[in-house]
Amino acid sequence: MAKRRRVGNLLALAVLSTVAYRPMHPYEMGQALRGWGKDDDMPIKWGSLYTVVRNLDKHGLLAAAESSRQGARPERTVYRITDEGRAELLDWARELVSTPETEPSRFKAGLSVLVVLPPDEAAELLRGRIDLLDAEVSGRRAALAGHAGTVPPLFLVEDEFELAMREAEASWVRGLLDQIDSGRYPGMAEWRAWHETGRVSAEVAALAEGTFTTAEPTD
Amino acid sequence: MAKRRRVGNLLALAVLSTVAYRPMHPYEMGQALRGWGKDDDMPIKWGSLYTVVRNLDKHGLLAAAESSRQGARPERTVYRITDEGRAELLDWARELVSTPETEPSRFKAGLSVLVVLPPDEAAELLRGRIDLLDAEVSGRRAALAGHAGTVPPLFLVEDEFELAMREAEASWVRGLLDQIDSGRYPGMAEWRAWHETGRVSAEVAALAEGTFTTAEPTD
DNA sequence: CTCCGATTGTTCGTCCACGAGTATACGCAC
DNA sequence: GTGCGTATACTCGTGGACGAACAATCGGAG
Repeated sequence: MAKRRRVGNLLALAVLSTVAYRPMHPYEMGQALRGWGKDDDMPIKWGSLYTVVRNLDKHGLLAAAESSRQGARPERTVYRITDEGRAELLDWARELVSTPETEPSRFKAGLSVLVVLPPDEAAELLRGRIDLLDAEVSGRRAALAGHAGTVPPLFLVEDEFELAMREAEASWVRGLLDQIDSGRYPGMAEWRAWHETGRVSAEVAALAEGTFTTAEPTD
Repeated sequence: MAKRRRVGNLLALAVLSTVAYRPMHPYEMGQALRGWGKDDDMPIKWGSLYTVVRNLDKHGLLAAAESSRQGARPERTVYRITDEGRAELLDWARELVSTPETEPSRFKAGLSVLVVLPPDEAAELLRGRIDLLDAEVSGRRAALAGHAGTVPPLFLVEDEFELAMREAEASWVRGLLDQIDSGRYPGMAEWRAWHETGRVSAEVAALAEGTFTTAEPTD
């Protein structure tokens, strides 16, 4: 599944959705996205925007509608969405909504090397993360509250989601931190010992080497 | 913040962490990562691996330790981590653990164009997503349970996190779906009307156009 | 003993993302 | 009116990610 999109960059989805509303030239699309707030979490990469538009054009998902020139300004090409483009937008939306996919996460990567940090430092850093998360959460919550009433909630549904995920993350990190602080986290002793003596127990060493392939009952 | 890493690809972090354990040649690193299970969520891109290793070498974070050739096989270069590399690993781990950063999410992108789908179809797709999420969650839970006891939990902490996030997502989607199904979701009427008549209310149209800059009380 | 598929190990070429650069026009201060 | 900061609008070059190809060896099956 997850059919190869002719233009894969997610920015293309945003472009399609703005141009679906009415024809625009690329810079205008950027403005629209910005005016929308779509760029709050992900500033618009102008370089990519033009590449993406060109590719959408090449694949027939957009078409040049008009190409005007004002004075000595660079030429502006206005694009409209094609039927194919509209179909792609719908299909893509369906896929994204219906199909979860594991995506790389920086924090996950960090956790996967957490062991290289001594436990006390790790705890300290996690505390810092929680503070930042809390701040972000209340910031987002305030922003959402500010928009509520003004804007139909459907336009903010992604922000609700983001907020929920941040809250969940904060809560999970709190749990982890709690276990570390209280020393209840299983394997704490080994972790600490490794950082104090520089040596790991034989069984962990064995694990690190070779056959980590833990008994998957290969029927 | 988020200092520009000399080698930014997260695969480099994984590479550093394997080579920190003992010197290896690139293919071996890949094997190690795989044997670990780090590739479950993100299959190793061999093309990138060699690029990343070369770049780490170029920037002095790895160094060629030995370059043997067995028979007519292609030359194998064994790399060891340098002090600078070790420092980078630590520093990077610190950053990743301590600093949350909003990352692009496919689902979020999907939500941001949810409005292009008629509400009933959206609900159907969300139901599908929930099923897939539930399946994934129980799969992951089983895998974790299988490893528990065999492997120190610290080695699985990222998987715990992933699991928690998936559960949170499922739960949030359930909430959304509930509101849509019951018609309680605010703006439902407009949403449905738009798809049935093809017209939006004047105020939404006004929002879509221009000054969406919702009254941020500028200081 | 030889054929074939899997495993070991690496290189190469292409595509694409995006930062930085370019160039004009507008508006406001003095 | 003239200087300069800022908005408009686009182009281009570089570097990096990764798919796909390549090449040798190994381990059975017949």
